[in-house]
Amino acid sequence: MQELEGIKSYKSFSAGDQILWRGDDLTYVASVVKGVATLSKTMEDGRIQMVGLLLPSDFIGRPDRRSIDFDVVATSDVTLCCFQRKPFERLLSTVPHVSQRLMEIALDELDAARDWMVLLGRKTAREKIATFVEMMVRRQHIAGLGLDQEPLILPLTRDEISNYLGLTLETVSRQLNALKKEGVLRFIDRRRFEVIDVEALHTASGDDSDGGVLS
Amino acid sequence: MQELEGIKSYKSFSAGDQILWRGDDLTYVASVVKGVATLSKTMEDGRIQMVGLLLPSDFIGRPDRRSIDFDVVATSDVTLCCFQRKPFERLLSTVPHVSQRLMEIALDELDAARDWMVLLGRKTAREKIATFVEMMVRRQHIAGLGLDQEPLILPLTRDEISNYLGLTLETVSRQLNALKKEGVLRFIDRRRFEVIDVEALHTASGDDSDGGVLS
DNA sequence: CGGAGCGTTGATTAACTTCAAGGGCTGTGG
DNA sequence: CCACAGCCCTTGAAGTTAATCAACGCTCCG
Repeated sequence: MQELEGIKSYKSFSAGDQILWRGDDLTYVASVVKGVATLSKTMEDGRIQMVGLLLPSDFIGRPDRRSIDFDVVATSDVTLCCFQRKPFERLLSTVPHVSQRLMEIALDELDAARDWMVLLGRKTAREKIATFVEMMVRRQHIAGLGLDQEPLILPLTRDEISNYLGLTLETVSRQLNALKKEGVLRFIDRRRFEVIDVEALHTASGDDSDGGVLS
Repeated sequence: MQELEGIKSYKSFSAGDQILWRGDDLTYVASVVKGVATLSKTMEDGRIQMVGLLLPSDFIGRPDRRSIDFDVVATSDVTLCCFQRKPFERLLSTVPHVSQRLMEIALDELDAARDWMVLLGRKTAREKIATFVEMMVRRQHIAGLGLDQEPLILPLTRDEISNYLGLTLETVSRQLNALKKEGVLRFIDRRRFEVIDVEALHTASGDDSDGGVLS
């Protein structure tokens, strides 16, 4: 692991910058240090579907793959910790533990993608929003954010959220406001919020039939 | 590779049999020899989303994972070529080439899952159906089927297709019949069909803005 | 003949999108 | 300091797509 130290460097991107274009050669692999980036696919007529969201600690890149088939865009100011591809692959072939870890990451992503398929294919707008908010809460708690009364963050605009959830931005806005009116969420401003009723949020996510109340 | 020969065995399942249950311990990894199996997730209230379709040559199982988070069901009579987990993992750690190949498989699945996310999140019912039919054509051509005037097969019922595409079975039926009425497809019976107008099918899939006519 | 399993078709409804207008920050320049 | 522009968000009304509800048809099989 310490060998990685020698070949790493940092790259920064401003909010809105495109980090990688679909089809780009992947000359480095990287991990997100700060900020939020999105993976998305655009259809020829302009319809967009986000296929991944990169928060700090997430990984970009794949061994033995020349290019990627989606765009990577910095949604906020982003700092990446980059490793040149060549030395990284050398490391990969000499230290078996690394390739095992990468396999785990790929399989985790696959599981996440399949859960998202259920959301996209079968959940209602309300369930999609609630699931998304729950995911934001979970990820930020893991990162040690939003603990005491500190507000949580929506790292995406309504428009970006709509592209993640397969909705329109108007529907996203309406559903977020519905959760607000019902007293499930409280908004400090457009991006910052708190969860008032954790259980109602979970029930709304559709991931549980009975609200999760077991004895 | 020849080492694998020593630890392999075959298992058969009848149409409708459940091959693996969500949460099952994975005591073996396997590859589909014959038949069709589905990977699917069921929500507590019964909504179903298929997250994968296994045709001959496809692989089940993942190294270093105890269990899976979806059901695997045989949709037709299925024969699997199975490898006991333990010896397989031993092989995996001694022959580096194998783990590399598994990584590739996982990354291919991830790419496929992301393409499916676009379909589920952004495509219309007509586009979903056309994309699905195109995929069936492609996969069967690769397998050497449906070449001269031999008909292609829909390996799933309308209901199963609807669960793959995030639609209802009625919508699947209507859209397939629409493509039939338009002269894009011809049906020999409920399962067997031919593509009359390949280009119209591709246009309907939404994967190309202008019908793919280049020069 | 009768039933089960699958598929089709029609009528109605519900959910979400689309279209349209306006509101509220935030930063900038007069 | 205020006016204004730009961006994002909200809200309402109308329009569409696909879901739902319901009935019926076909085919295989006992």
